[in-house]
Amino acid sequence: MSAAALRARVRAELTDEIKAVARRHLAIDGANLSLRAVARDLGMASSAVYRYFASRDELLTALIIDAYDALGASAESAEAPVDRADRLARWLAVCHAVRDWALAHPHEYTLIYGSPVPGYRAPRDTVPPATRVALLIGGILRDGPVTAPVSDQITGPLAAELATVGAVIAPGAPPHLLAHGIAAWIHLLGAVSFELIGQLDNVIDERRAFFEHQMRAAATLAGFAA
Amino acid sequence: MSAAALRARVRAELTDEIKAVARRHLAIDGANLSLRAVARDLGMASSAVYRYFASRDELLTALIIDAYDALGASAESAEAPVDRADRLARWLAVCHAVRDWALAHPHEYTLIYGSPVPGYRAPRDTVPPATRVALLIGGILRDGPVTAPVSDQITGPLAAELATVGAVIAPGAPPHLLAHGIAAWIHLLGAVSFELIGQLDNVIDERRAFFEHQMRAAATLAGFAA
DNA sequence: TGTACATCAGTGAACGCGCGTTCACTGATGTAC
DNA sequence: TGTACATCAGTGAACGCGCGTTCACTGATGTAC
Repeated sequence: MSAAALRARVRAELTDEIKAVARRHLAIDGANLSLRAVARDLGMASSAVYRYFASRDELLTALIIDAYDALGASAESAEAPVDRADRLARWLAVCHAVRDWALAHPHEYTLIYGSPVPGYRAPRDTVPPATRVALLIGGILRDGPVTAPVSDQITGPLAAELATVGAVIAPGAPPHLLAHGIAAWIHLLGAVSFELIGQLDNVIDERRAFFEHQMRAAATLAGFAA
Repeated sequence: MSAAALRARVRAELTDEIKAVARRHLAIDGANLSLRAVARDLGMASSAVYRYFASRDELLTALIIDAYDALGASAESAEAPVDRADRLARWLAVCHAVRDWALAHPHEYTLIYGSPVPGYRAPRDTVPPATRVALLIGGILRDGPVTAPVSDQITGPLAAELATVGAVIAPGAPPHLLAHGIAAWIHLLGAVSFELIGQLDNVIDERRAFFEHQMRAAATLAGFAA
């Protein structure tokens, strides 16, 4: 290994270490992460961090991208081995992967799906990693029958809009199934956030079973069970 | 009016004014509200605020209770005039009231249903106001048929737990309907949070129609449409 | 192989800021006699 | 009606803290000749 490459690797390793410590600090400060506290934990001067991240916001952005990628990777590798034809199983694999990851990394989940950080504006780099899980669900939708029961027709401007969105995500899917697909996605994130925030405390203890029951119901509406 | 009563009224008015200014500041600082900034806006010394609230956390608690109460009152007065027999309409009235209030008071909504504030622990006083909307939904559930289609039976520990919860909220309701009722409540909050956080940006513009479609679907599962 | 120079990670002091909370105080108003 | 006292809202200075960011610097390491 050349000297330059070695230096680059050391640099990359310390960058990772800073992010790792910062991730731990999310648990304490939430999104108003303190650069100085991170530097202190690493035993280095606070100014040294600026060799690695141009500002606090840039560090925050790196954490956000990593979180989206970790969540996306986790969902992808849970969904990939499932029989392509079993769309319900694929959907449930995604659901549990998202929930498990969120429970294992609550503060990172909050960073990406919690309340917006006051004063922080996410740059465009965060968009592609943010769409990974949604794309998985789009795939499940797309692999279904093109024609589906029209139990609840959607008409008017919403139908037109869904057609436009659908052309990208799941071409051929009828609007009401697409709507239920997006609704399922929203319900999934809502259920995970609800549990994480603690709203289920003193109400439901059988959380995994209750979660799965909800997600099965959402799947029925979206036609994943067919 | 006696002098003492007058003094009490002036005190109550200034207390309200402090809360009003603090509410405006939620938009800037989120939950890490600055007491000093609030005092500055009121043109008073920061120490003077301590005549009204013992600490920053106590002010925050007051804001939280007010927010729960305002949301609850708004949902209640939207649901009350609806024909008792039309459970779907009652449910949709609650849904739109919650959404409308959240869109009108996004930062207060975030305060109560957003990510937990790091370092803040809600006292018990916040619990009763927090349950007002849930109780409305419980009422809708309770007013339904005791026997209902058993499309998806729930068994095991979750069923037992739902029976316990159901005894309080909606006695007689079968476990799977109760589960769908809670799921509907979760979907409602999830959908509102999702829209508020901005996840719908560049995806769905017809938000009210899309929201209502979701809530109708949730109602079907919970048996509100029957 | 040896020397002069460039690179660059990391230091430590400093700037200017804001924060929550406490404390001794002023001064107006209301109460008791 | 007039005076002495109590109440209490509000002041302003201070304590002790933490923050993000900048800047001139040291010192080790790698490169070019």
